[in-house]
Amino acid sequence: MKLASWNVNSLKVRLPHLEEWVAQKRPDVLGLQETKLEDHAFPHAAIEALGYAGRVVSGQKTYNGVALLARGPIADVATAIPDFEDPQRRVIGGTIAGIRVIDLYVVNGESVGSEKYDYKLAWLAAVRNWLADELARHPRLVVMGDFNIAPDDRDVHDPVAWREQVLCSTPEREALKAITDLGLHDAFRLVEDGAGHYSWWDYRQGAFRRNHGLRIDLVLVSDALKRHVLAAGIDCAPRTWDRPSDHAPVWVDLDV
DNA sequence: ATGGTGGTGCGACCA
Repeated sequence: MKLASWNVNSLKVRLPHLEEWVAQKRPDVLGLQETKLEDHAFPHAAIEALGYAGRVVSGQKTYNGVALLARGPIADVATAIPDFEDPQRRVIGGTIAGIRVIDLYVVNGESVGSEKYDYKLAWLAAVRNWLADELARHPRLVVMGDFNIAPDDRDVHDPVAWREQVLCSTPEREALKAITDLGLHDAFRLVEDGAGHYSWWDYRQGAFRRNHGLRIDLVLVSDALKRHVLAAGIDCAPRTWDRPSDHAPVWVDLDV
């Protein structure tokens, strides 16, 4: 089973890229973030035509919005963090062929110390508690998405410039560690130790051309799935296409 | 350099 995550930054604009990328890579499960579409506007027919009979969405206008796609049915769908009031549509989960899959669009946080940053840390704490519960019920768990956190300095093009800045700050990294300490493993780091692999490049200042990126899009696999990881990676190609998302798709291949 | 680019949607906002 090949699973992928992609922040498309408007599914309406990026549908042609999604179609091209899916045709090339054929993921069995795909989690999308920043669809920026209300549920009634989701392009079900186009996505079904790509081979995704299973489609669950939690969208809103202009901001946020997530979707989870699968070849077959998606059961026990979750669209909210339990016991956490949140008007923003940032989470979707379901059970696909016996694997529990959670797709997250983590709060960006704007800047360290801002109101949005405090919301980010509270949101991450609530997600940690939710995932603890999910993991207890579903040992075979995958958590994917735009985490808006670079796990360590290997994931940052200029760690000095980014030191204690939003996406890299110690409290954010500790919040991510509180999640991975549940028994979830960054699939990319199971196959690659080195620095310089990124999944997001700012649209401004030619950041992609200069490879000024961060690795903030992750696929986490539970202890029970760790030994089933065949491969994992980041596909930078769509970032080179015309009118790209600022994020690249990330993926993991499991022998399940 | 208090900037820059892109999406939404037509004025700011969010990233």
